[in-house]
This record gives sequence, C-alpha cells and structure tokens, in this order.
Amino acid sequence: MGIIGRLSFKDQAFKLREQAVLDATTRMLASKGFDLMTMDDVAGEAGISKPSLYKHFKSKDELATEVMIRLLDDAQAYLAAQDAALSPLGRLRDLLAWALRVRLSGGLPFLPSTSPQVRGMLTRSLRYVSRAIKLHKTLQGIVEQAKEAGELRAELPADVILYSYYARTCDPAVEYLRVYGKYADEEIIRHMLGVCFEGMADRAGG
Amino acid sequence: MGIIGRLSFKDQAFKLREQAVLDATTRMLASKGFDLMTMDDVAGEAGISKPSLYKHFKSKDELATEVMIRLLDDAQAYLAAQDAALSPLGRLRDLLAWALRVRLSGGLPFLPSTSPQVRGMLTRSLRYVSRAIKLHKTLQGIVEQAKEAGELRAELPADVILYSYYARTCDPAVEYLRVYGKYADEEIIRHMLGVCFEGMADRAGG
DNA sequence: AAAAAATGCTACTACTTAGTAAAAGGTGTT
DNA sequence: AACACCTTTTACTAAGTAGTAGCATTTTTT
Repeated sequence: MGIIGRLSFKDQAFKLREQAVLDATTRMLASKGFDLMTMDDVAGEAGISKPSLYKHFKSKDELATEVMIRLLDDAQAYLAAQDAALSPLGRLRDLLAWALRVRLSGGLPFLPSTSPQVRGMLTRSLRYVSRAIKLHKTLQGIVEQAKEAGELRAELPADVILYSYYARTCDPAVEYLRVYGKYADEEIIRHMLGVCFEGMADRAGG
Repeated sequence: MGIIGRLSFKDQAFKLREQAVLDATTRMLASKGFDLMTMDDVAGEAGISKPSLYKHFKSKDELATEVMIRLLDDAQAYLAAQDAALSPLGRLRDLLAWALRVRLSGGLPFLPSTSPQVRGMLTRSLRYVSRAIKLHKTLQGIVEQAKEAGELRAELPADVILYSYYARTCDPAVEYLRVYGKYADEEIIRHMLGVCFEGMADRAGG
C-alpha cells in the first residue's frame, strides 16, 4: 500500500496545484485579457515556475480553454442545484444574477466573444464545445417553458432571447457602472436584471 | 499659383490615401481585432507599403485611435442630422439602429471595451476622450428628455440607461444572430431594438 | 526629354514571448 | 544516512511583429 498511498498523495498535491493555476489564470484573464496575459504572469501568480506550469498544461491555449471549461461546469452545477420552486423565468433571472456576481467578484465573463482568436481557440476544443452545447440546450428548454408560461414575450424567437441573454453575462455595462456609476455590486445586478428583462422603455409611454 | 496648386494637389492625394488607410484599418479591426491585425495587413489591404503607412500614422496605436475617433465623429454627425420630428426615445432608437447597421456592414462597434489594452490606448488619447465625453453629454441630454416625456422607465437612473445603451452597440448577440440565427440584417436590428427597449419579459406575466 | 520628388521594396533591428533543456536544490521515503 | 523523485532556476531557442534604413522605381513636373 506504500506505492499506492504515495502516488495518491502526490496526485492530490498535483491536483491542488492545478486548481491554484486555474484560479491564477482566471484572475489574470479577468484583469489583463488573453493577449496581455503571459505564461510568466500565470506562473508567478500561481507561485510556481514556468516549466512546472507546462507540466500541467501543454500550451497557453489549453490552459485558457480549461479555465473556460471549468466555468461552464460551474454554471451547469449551479443550474442543477437551483431551487425547484423557481419559475422558468425565475431560474433565468437567478442564473444571470449568479453569472454577474461571479464577474463582479473577479471572475470571468461567460462569453469571451471579445477576441476572434479566443473564440477560435475555444471552438477548436471539442470538450469546450460539447459543454457549451449541453448548457445551451438546457437553457433552450427553460426559455421554452418560460414562453409557454407567458413569462417571456411570445413574439420574440427563442434564439433571439437566448443570444441576448448570453450577451448580458459579458455586458460591459457592468464594468462601467462599477467604475463610473459607483454602485454597490448588488445594485448593479438588480439594475442589469431590470434592464435585461423589463427593458428601458416605460410601459405606458414609447 | 504653380507651387500652391501643386502642394494642394499633393495634399489632396495624401488625404485620399489616408482615408483609404483608415477604411482598410476599419475592415481589419472588424475582422481580426486589434491584436491580430498587423501593420503589414493594413498596408496590404490599403494597397500601400508599410513605410508609406508610417508616413501617415506614426504607430499602430495612433492608427487605431484615429479610426475610433472618425467613428465617434460619424456618430456625432448622424445625431446632428437626425429628423427633428423624432421624439427623444425615437432618436435613441434611430441612433442605435444606425450603429448596428454600421457594424453589420463590416464596420466597427463603438465600444472597444473588449480588450484592456485597447481601452487603455484610447483613454490615453485626449482627442478621443474629449469626443467621447461630448457624445456622452449629448446622449445624456436626450435620455433626460426621454425620461421627462415618460418614454423611459422613471425608476432607472440615467447612467444605467446610458451604459446599457452603449453596451448594445457592441452586443455580441448581433454576431450570433447573424451566424447561427440566419436572420437578415434588418430583422436583427429590429429584434435588438425590441429586446433593448421593451425587454424580454412579457408585460402581463413575470 | 530630363530632373526631382515621392513611393515601393527588400532587408534589417530590436523586442517580446511561447515553449524547452539541463543542472541545482529540496523533500519525503526507505 | 543514502536515494529517488519532483521542482526550481537559469538560460536558451524559435517565431512573430513593430518600426526603420537605403536603394530601386515610377510618376510628376518643367
């Protein structure tokens, strides 16, 4: 049992370091973005050396992809653990609030649609794409339920709703409101949800 | 008049080439983004050589900044030429439709909030920032008018409306709807305006 | 037609950064 | 106490790109 015990201990330490690397990468991606983030940055932030970093992830692309995959897994887990009493629209609101809270606490936005190279990198990863599709189908189902329940505007096609919904998770208005608007995080979330679902126009006017 | 005529003619040709360079840069920025765009790309797309390119703009940053400045000037000009019969909300809708139309026809989004380095580059340019502030104040005035006219939801602060409005001009949902949704450009614009101002939620439900 | 001016081209420098090799140093195991 | 393994450090290679110098060429002007 000596060999097995030793290996398992080593593996545990290895996994722990890997999580630290993913956390460090998340912070660096959130602050500098993919292009300005160097592997030396990540290694330094994680407290290990660059060659050690390459023991875990064999390229910068793979590292960033793994970070995004973990994010998708977190989202899927959050959806699975949602309060069963929520209405379909309630679930959508709740998930968006969670995504914005993640971003406001230093995490990443879901859609890294920002840079063409990042998007290309992700779409080349089968593991990422399959998870994205799975999440997309889950949300598609919820949107359909919400429309049937009369909670979402019937005249809007489901894909218009879904893509606009995704876009809200990476909406730059969040950063502007925090930097220039001086709102507290929860106020920002409340306003973002309000604008997203209720719109800007007054119900009487317009 | 020989010398003056010659110089003025040269200047005209110079200006024409400069506009061609700006157009080429706009296309390259829209397709590849700032980081993946090389100066060789721009020179080739504009049909001139790289050293000639540097006769016009002394760095990549300056070139990209000038492109963004021209975009802001276009927006300001569009606002100034708007139909005087439009209501405040009508002006906001009309301007957003114009911005989305520009993007869909191969132009740039207004907010290059995507990459931290691009944002830093722009905020370091006094000429860019002063134009952005001027446009911001103009739109602030229109938003105030719309709120007073009861066209915008009174409970939303003006800055929440404004920053969300800006974010719609660079909303990635546009690209997704074009690529995956297979909508015609004007349908995309109509849906984006609908979601932005009326929201997703049904007025009766929710 | 000849001269002058600008442009284009080729080749170069300087710099950054992804990714790697090899030796030095710990840390726990036996 | 000696050993085996992993990590770190240092230094390097390779590749890409912003920006420039100098020569060849074309066009424009006279």
